[in-house]
Amino acid sequence: MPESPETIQDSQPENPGSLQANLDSRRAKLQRIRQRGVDPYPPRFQRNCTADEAIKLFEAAEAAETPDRAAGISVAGRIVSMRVMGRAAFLDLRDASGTIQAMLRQNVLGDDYAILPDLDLGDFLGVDGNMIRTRTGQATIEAHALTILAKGMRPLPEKWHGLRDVETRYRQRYLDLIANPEVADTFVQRSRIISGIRRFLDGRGFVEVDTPILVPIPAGAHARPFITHHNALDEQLYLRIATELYLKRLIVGGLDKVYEIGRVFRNEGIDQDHNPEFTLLESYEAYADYNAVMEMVESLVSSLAHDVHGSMQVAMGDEVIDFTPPWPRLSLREELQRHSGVDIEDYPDAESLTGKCRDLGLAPGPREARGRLIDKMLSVYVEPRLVQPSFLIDYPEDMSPLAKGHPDKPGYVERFEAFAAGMEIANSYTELNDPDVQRARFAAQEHQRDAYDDEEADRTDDDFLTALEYGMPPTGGLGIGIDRLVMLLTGQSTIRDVLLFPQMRSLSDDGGNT
RNA sequence: GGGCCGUUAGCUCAGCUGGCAGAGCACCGGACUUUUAAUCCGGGUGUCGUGGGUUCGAUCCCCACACGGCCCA
Repeated sequence: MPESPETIQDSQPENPGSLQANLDSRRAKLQRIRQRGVDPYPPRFQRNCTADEAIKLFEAAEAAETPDRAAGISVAGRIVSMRVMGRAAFLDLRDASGTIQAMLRQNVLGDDYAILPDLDLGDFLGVDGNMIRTRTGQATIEAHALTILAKGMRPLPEKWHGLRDVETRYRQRYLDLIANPEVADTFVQRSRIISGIRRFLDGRGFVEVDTPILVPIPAGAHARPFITHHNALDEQLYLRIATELYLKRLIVGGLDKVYEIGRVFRNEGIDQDHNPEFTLLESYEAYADYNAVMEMVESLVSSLAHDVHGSMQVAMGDEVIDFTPPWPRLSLREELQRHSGVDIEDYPDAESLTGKCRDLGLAPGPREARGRLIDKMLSVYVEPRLVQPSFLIDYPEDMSPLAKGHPDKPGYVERFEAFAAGMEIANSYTELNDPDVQRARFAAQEHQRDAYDDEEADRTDDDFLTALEYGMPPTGGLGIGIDRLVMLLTGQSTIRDVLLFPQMRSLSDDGGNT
C-alpha cells in the first residue's frame, strides 16, 4: 500500500532541518540513550592512547611484524565525521593529538552497535578495539566496544568550510578551535614561546616574581589606567599598566636578576595590535646596561624563533623575517633625519616641533608634548621601515622618564626599542637610578600632564622614589610585549589571533547564542 | 571620534532593475558491512541584524541604531 503524502509529512518534524528540529532530535536521542540505562555523561573513561599514539603504535607494530601490540587500544575523542552504511560505519574521532578513524561493524559490536543511531557529530565517544588497516590502507581502530562520553546538544559549525565569521570565532573561541584546527596550533606555539622565555631567563639565573596587579598608583608607562575600588580599605585602586617600578624595588632589595610575565591593563582603544589587557615580560638585571640587554634580546628572540619554528626565518605576509643575530643598531636621531629630513635637534621644544610636524602634514594636536611628537614621527617615518629585526637606539629624554641619561649625548637616554615587521617588540633602557633626577623626571611628566592635557603621562610614585634613595645598582631593564612577539613568531597579523579571548563589546541581548 | 564595507537557514555563501527566499554542508525519514567532503532516494529549515520610512509591494531604496571588519584620527 503506497503511503499518502500526509503520512510522509506526519513522519517529519515540524520544521525539518531547523535549529530547533536539530536540538529536539539531539534531546530525543539523549532520552533514548538514558532509556537504555546508559549514562550519556559518564564520569570517566580509561583511554590508553591518544589518537596519534594509537596510529604510531600501530605503525611500529607493523614494522616489527608484531600486530598483537596494536590490540587492546582505547581511544576517546569528539566525533567530527560520520560515514554510516547500514551495518557498518566509519567515524572520525578527534582529540588534541589528532584524528583517528574508528570502524564500527554490527557483527563485531553486537549490542553496542545500537547506540549508533543516537550518536551525532560533536558527541564524545570512547572506543576500545584493535588497530587494523582498512582496504584503502588507512590505520583505523576496529571497535569492539563503544562508550558514549558526552552527548553534544548543539550542532557544530560546518566541517568543510569551518567557521569563518570572525565575531563568532572570537566570542565563542571553543567553536573556532573545534572547526579550525590550525587555530589551536597558534596557541600551542604561544605556550611554547612563553615556556621558552622562562627557560631562557631561568637558565641565566633570573628569578621569576609576582608583583601587585591592584596598585595605588598606576605608574611605569604612558597609558591610561583602569580604575577599581577596594571596599574594605575604602580606597581607589588601579589595574597596573606596567610592572617596572615594583621590579626595580626588588633590584633595590638585592635580587639582582628578576622578571615577571604578567597581564597589564591599559585603558585604550582596540586594534590589530592593541588589546586592553595584554601580556608583558619585564626583566631587570643589576650591573647590566642597555648594550647587554640588546645582546640578550637578540639571543632570546632568535632562539625562540629557532625553537618554535626550527628556523631563524619566519614568513610574515609577503616578507621573510630573519632573526639571525646580530641585529643592526640604528640611531633614532639619524634614522628620523634620514627618512623625514628632520633633525630633531633643530626643534628643541614642543612649539617648534609642532610647527614642523604641521609642515610635514602630520596633523599634530594643538598641545602635544615634544616626546609625543617625536613618537608620532617615528611611527610614520621610521617604524614601518624596520621590517628586519633591528634596534633603534638612544631616545630623547622627553619620552623616557625612567631611563638614565646618555653620558655622551645630552638630552638623550640610553634606551632602545627593538622592531621587526614594522612592529615594536621590545623596549629597554639603562635604568635611571639617581633618585633626585628621577624625582625631577616625574615632575616633568606631571607638568606634561597638566600643560599638554596628556592623560597618558607617567605618574609620580613617591614610594618608588624612597626605594631609589636607598640605592639601586646600575641596572639594565627590558619590556617585551608577549602578544606581539607571538604574532611575529607565528606569522599572525592581528593580536586577536594570538589572544584566546580578545576583548569584544558586550552584546546587549543573549549573544545570538540561541 | 570620522569614512568605507559587512550582517540572508545551525555553518559556508548566492540572491539580477523592488515582484512567492536559494544552494552546498549539517539535520530528519529510507537503502547500504571497507568509507574517508561516502553514495543513492525522499524531506527543506528563515524575525533576510534591530527599529522606523518610501512604495500597491522592501532581503533589495532611504533614515537611525546595534554588532563586526578595514582604513583614518
